[in-house]
Amino acid sequence: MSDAKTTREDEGQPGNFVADRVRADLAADAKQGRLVTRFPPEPNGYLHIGHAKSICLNFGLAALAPQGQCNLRFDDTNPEVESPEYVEAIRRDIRWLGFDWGDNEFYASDYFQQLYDWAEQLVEKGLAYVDSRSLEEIRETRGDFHRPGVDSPHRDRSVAENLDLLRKMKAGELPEGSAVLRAKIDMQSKDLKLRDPLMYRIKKVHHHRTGDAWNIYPMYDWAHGQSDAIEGVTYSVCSLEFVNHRPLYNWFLKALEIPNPPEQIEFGRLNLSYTVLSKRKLLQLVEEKHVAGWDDPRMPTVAGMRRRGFTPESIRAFADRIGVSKNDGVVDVGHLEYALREHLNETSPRVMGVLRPLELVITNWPEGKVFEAELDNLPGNESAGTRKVPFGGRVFVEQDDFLEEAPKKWWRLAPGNEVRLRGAALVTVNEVVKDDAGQVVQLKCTWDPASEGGNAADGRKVRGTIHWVSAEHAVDAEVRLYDRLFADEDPSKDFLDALNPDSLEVLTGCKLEPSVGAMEPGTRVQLERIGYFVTDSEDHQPGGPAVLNRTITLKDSWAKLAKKMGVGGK
RNA sequence: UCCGGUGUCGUCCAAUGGCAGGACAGCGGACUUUGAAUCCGCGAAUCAUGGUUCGAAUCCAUGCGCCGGAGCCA
Repeated sequence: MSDAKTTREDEGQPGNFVADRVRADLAADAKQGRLVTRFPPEPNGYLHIGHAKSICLNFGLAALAPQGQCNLRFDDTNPEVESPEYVEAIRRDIRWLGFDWGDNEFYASDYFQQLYDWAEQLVEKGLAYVDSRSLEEIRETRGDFHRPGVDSPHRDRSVAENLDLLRKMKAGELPEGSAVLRAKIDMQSKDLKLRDPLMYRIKKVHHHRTGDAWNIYPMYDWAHGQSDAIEGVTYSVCSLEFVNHRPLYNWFLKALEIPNPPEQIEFGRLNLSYTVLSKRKLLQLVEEKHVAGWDDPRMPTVAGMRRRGFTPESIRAFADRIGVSKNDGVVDVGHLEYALREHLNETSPRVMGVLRPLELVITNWPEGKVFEAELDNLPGNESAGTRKVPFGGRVFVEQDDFLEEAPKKWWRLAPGNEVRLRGAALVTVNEVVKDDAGQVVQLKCTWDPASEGGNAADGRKVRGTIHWVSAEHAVDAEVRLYDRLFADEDPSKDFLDALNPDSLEVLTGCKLEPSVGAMEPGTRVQLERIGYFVTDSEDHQPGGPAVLNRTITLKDSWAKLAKKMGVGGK
């Protein structure tokens, strides 16, 4: 809530080269007052953080003017790999991210007839022809980076013959693979995309929206720009790998004499360290069960991040902050984590929970006494109020918060070390109880009866403050500790080998503050001194089993210090 | 090797011929009933070479690096 942040958000207009261009066009009224963008997913996989960047960009651009509009268009031109399940998931994820496309939901398949009519037009103009050769022959005669292509023997078929053949393709009278429709451009072009690109291929495949109406389906290049044109899109924003397609994009629009054609603008798609963002790889992780599904909390999918406990705000802030450019860089995942912690810190109520319990008994605690500690729900934000947490003479503390031999600068539990149990009492360990194996199983302490609430009556300073949960009142929980899915900063090559073997640790018998047991699924909290958690959307039930997912740890400067000093402990 | 894109602190993004700036990360300190947050401070970059210019990250030339392109995928 600092002024600095407020200022940043007020300035919040996207400052990037695409927005600059849109603003310039707006100022010059270069687009007849129109401002239309679109987000065009293919429904063949779940949306991921890279898509989120694109969504933020496209909806953000549309928000640059009151008349701005961002369409959701499903690019469903390849029915073999697409399905309604993905359509649903995509809609859900965009909505969750906080964007609204209103009535502007479209499908490339809605335009199949228009596309086909246009194709016949191009044939009639002598700008397209049916090539009746095999895939192999077409590939071989396309040439390569060094050799020009060779004209197809069918390149100069008559308009009548082409039309007849195209209609036969459409009618399903020709077998798959026997013919394609090609744009007649230039087999000698240095730009391979312009060497008579394919417009239609025969696929006798059921489409999830058009059923069996079509035996031919348009290729991306033939469908995309024309779909943009039909929708009146002004800026067709796509990622860098499509730069090579722009001449073709423009060629089709020109050949069809589309007035005020859409304009393709490319930007660098997101790459994130310790993450893979390729649909193929994500699909493989799901299908081979390296993760539990598309919404596994370790996945960089929007669904996974949601289940992990991310907030839409943090994802949007991340997208704003990394900016948009034509550089093909790799954003350190630390940027994302920072945005996450930043928002969670402002919004997640604090509760206490002990992941690996160690019993602590206060030997001089009055028999039967229960003290109600009053703690801030959101320190620094009084409007969030306080809560009462019961404290008895027997509590659980974190095993990591006790060290029998305290290193330098260790302010937590150790024999003879006075420590504050947050909001409750000052205690000192007198006796360490071990089992036969030598494991510490209990700490016997005394407390300063004048320290109720956690402050010493004489004002002496106690540096260490630790969290606790009353044994008598604790709620048992399962806690899933998620970590990065990949151990390598760049997992792109052998990504399966790069999987982090410790990306999930499931803890049972964790002890939580009683209030957590009543929480609804999908509730975010901070477990003080540990990290941010969310009650699992599938497995947590209020009053039933408590299941928490760790969203992200708190920053841990002790761990850093300890590492530097070469000592153990948390 | 051909075509296209792109080179600015460790990372991401600005600077649109006029003081190279911000964020993240790092480091140091203050504060702290979360070793969190917050606050203060520090270090850190124009791919190279030549040219134009009073002045170049920016314009020109040459070279180099990285990314993409030869699917009936999107």
